[in-house]
Amino acid sequence: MNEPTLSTRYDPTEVEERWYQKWQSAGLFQPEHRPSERRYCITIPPPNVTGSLHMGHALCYTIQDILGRWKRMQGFETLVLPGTDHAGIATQKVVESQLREEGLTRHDLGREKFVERVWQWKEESGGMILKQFKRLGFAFDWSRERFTMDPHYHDAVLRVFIDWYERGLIYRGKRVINWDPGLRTSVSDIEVSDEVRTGKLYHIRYPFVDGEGYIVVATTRPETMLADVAVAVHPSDKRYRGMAGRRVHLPLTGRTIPVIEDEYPDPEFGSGAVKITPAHDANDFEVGVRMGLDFNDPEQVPVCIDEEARVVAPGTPYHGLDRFEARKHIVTDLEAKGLLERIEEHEIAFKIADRSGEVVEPLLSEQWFCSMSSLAAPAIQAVKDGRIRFTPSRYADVYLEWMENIRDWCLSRQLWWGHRIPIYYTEDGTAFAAMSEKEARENAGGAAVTQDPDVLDTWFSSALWPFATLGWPHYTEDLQRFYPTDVLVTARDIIYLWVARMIMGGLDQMKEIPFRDVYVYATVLTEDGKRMSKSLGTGVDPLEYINRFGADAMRFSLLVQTGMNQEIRFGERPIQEARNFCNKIWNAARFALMHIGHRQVEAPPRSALAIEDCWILDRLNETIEMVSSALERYHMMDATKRLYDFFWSEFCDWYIEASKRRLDGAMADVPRWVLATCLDRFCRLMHPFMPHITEEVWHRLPGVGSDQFLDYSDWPSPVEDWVDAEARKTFATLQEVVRAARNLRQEFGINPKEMLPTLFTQGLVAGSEDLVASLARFERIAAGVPSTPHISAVALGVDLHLPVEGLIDVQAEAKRLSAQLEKRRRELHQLSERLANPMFLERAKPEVVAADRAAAEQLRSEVRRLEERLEQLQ
RNA sequence: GGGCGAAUAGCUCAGCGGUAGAGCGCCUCCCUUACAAGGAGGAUGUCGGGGGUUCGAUUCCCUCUUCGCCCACCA
Repeated sequence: MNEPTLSTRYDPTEVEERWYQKWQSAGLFQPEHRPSERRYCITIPPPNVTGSLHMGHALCYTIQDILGRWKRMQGFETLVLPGTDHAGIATQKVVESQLREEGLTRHDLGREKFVERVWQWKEESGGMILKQFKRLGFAFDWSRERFTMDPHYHDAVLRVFIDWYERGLIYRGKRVINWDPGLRTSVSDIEVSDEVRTGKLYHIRYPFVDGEGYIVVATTRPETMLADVAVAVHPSDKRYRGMAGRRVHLPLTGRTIPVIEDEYPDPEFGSGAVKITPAHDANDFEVGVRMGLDFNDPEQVPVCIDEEARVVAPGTPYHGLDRFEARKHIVTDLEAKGLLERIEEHEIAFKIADRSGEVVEPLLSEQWFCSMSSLAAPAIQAVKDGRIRFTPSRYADVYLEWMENIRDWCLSRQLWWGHRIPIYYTEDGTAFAAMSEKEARENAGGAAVTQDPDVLDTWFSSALWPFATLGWPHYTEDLQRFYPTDVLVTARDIIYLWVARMIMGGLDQMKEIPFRDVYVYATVLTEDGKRMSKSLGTGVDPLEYINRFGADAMRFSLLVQTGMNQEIRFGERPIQEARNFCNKIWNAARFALMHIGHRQVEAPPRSALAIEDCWILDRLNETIEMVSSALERYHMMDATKRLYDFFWSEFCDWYIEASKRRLDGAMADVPRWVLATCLDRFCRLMHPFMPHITEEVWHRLPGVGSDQFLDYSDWPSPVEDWVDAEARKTFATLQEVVRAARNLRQEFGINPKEMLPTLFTQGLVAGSEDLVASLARFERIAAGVPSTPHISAVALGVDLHLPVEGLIDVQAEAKRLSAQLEKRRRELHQLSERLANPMFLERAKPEVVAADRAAAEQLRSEVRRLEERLEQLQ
C-alpha cells in the first residue's frame, strides 16, 4: 500500500570511515591540538606485534579510548600513546614456521640473517592489530607510535639492565629452571600453568647395598632416576630411623647413592622416602644445595635430560630416547627386575608452557636472574599507601600477596629475537656489561669480546613501557609532561607478568610511580562461558562484527557488560541490541532535527517550560551526573546503561512523544530548544562510548561548525536550574495515568491508533490534561464521572473513567476491578502491619515511616474508590 | 592446601538494608508520517540451601552446596 520508504536504518560503515579520516587529518589525536596545564596520559598496553584483534583487545582498548576522549572533552591535554611489543617467543615462532615451510631452520640462516628476517617480517606484516584499532575508532596518537625494539627503546633496556647488573641485582646462576623443550628456551615461573591430569605414580625399590631389603621411593617421572644423587627421608620419620648414611643401589645404573635426612620429604606422602634429582627438580635442587653438592661437577650432580628433552645416559639403552619414550623402557626394565613395587593412578599437576603448550622440563641450567626483593619493596609500599590504586580494589591484595612472596626472575631466554643481553666476555671468561660491543672492547682493554648469546625476557622491556615510550633515558618534553601516566587498563592475567614489573621499573628508574590507577577489566568469554581461543575454535573476530554492526555498536555492546564483574559472556544478542540502539539514536535524531531545522533557538525562560520539559531536563541533568561519576569510577556499565535508559526510555518514549503536540503550534520553539539541548548533551555524553554516530548527529545540529569536533567540545556539567524534584514526581504520576488509560483501552480491545473522544478523570493535576490526552490518544480530558456506561481504573490517586458504547460486560469489569483491588489490599495489608509495629515506628528512619504512611494513605484511598466502583456495578 | 569471585524472571545480567529491575525471549494489539532493528499493553521470580544480626535481609555475618578463577615445592 504505502510506498516503500527510504532506509530509515543507520548505516555505520560510511559514517565511521569518514569521521575517522577527518579526525586524523585534523590532528585531533595529538596532544598538541590543545595544550593545557592539565594533562592526561595513557601508554596503552602494547599488543604483540604478531597479534590480531580479539574481543579482549576490543574491550581493553575501547575503555582506554573512552577515557582519553572523555579527558580531552574535559579540557585535558591528552596523550594516548600506542605501540607494539616485539614479543620474543611469539614473533620468533611466526618466522620460524615460515622458514619451516621453506624447509629451513633458523640455524640454516644463522643468527644475524635470522634476526634480519624477523625485522623484515615485522616491517611487512607486523602491527596489523594497530590498523584494526583504527577501525574501532581509537583516538590514539599514531605520530608517537612506539615499538619495544626501537633503537632508543633498546638503549633504555640496556641502560636498565646494566644499572641493575652493576648494582648487583642481576646475576648469573645455575638453577633448575623451567625449560620449554618445544621452543628450547627457559621460561619464567609465571609463564607456565598448572594443568591437573591423571598420571601415574611409580613406586620403585632401591635395594640396600649393605644388606637385605630395599627402600621404596615414589616418582611421577621415573626417567629422572638416572640422575638421582640420594634418597631423602624426613628426620622425624620413625620408619627410617637410623637409615641415614646407608647406601642403596640406584637401579638400572651402576651407581650407589646415600640415604639422607632432610626436612623436605613429607612423611604422609607415599612411602615417605623421596629420590633426589637436583638437576631436574627445583625442590631437589634445594636439597642438593643443603647437601653441599658442587653443581658444576657432573659427577656430583648428574644430568640425564638434555635441552631437547632427550635422555642423556651414555652406555645405557635409554641414551638419546625422548623422555617419555625412555620412561616406558625404564618402567618395563624395572618391572623385569622386580624393582617396581606398584603403579598407581595419581592426579598430577603438570606444568605446561603457556607459549608452546609443551610439558615443561625442569632443567639445571645457567641463566641470568634478577633479584627482586629490593625492587619490590617500594612497589609494595606504593600500593599500600594508596599512591597506586587498583580497581576493583580486591586486585590490590592479589598484587600484594604476590609481591610479598616474590621470587627471583629468570631473565634470559635462549632465543635470537629480542634484546640481547649486554654482557660481553673476554676469552678468559671475564664479563663486561656495556651498551655496545665497542664499549665492551674498550672496557676490556682492547681484547676481543663475545656477547652473551641469550636475549632478555620480553617482559623486561615491557616493564619500562610507561617511561621508555616517552623518551627515557632522555628527559624529553613528553617525559616531563606525561610521566607519571594516569591509568593502566589491563587484564588480570598479567598483573604479575607486567603490572607489577612496571611499578617496580618505574619506581626504580624514575623514582616515581608509572601510573596512578590500575583498572582491571573482565575477561571476555564465549556465550557459554568458555575461554575465547583461536586454537579451541571458540574465538570470534571482532572485525566481523564491526563490519556487520558497526564499530560503535561493537564498543557499546562490550561496555554495557563491563561492570566490576570478573567475566563477560559475549554473544551476538548484545551487539544486535547495541546496533538497534544506534538505529534508535539515528531515527530520534532525524525526528528532532526535522523539527529543529537550521535555526538556533534561544533558551526559553523557565516559566515557558511545560511539565515534560522540566522533567526531561531534570532527567538529563541526572544523566550528566551519573555518567560523569561512573566514568570517574571506571563503571562503564553504569555509564552506558544510564545513557541507554535516558535516551530510549525517557527521551524517545516519553519526551519526544510528549513534545509532538506542541511542535506544530505557536510555542514550538520551546520543545525545539529542549530537543536540541537534549540531543546536544546526549551526543557529548555518549561520544566517548560511540564516537562516530554522535559526531555525525552532532554536526547536524544548528550552530555546530564543520571545524568543531566533539572531542574538543566541553564535557557537560550538571545544571542546577534543571534539578526539579517536583516535576519528577508529577511526571511520574502522569506516566502512571497514561499507562492506566492505555491499559483501559487495550483491556477493552480498542485499536491503539484510534482517537477517542473523552477520558474522564478525577484528581488529575491541573494543566496536564492536554499532555495526557495526547499521549493516551484522546481528544479531550474531562473532569468527573461520565453518566454513560464506562470502565474505570485508579493510578496513583487519579481515577480514570473510559466511556464505552453499548453494554458493559459487568462480570468482566468486576473481575478486572477486583484484581486491581486485591493487589492494593495486599499491599495495604503489608504496610499496615508494618506501621502497626511499635518497634518499626521507633527505630526505622523517620523518612521511611513517613513514606510508608503516605503510601498507605494513598492505597486506602484507592481501595475505597475501587470498592465504590464495584458496588456501583452491582 | 590457601585465597578470590559467582549463584536473582526461560536466557544474559543489574541492584545490594526498607514491599524485586533491564535487555532478549514469551502473550495481546498496532506498518499511529522518527524508528517494525519499531510502538503500546501484559504475564513471569520461596533473589542457591540452612542458621544468625536487625523493627525490617535479595542486600550484612556465619555455614553448607554448586560452578569459575588465582596462588602454592607435595615426590
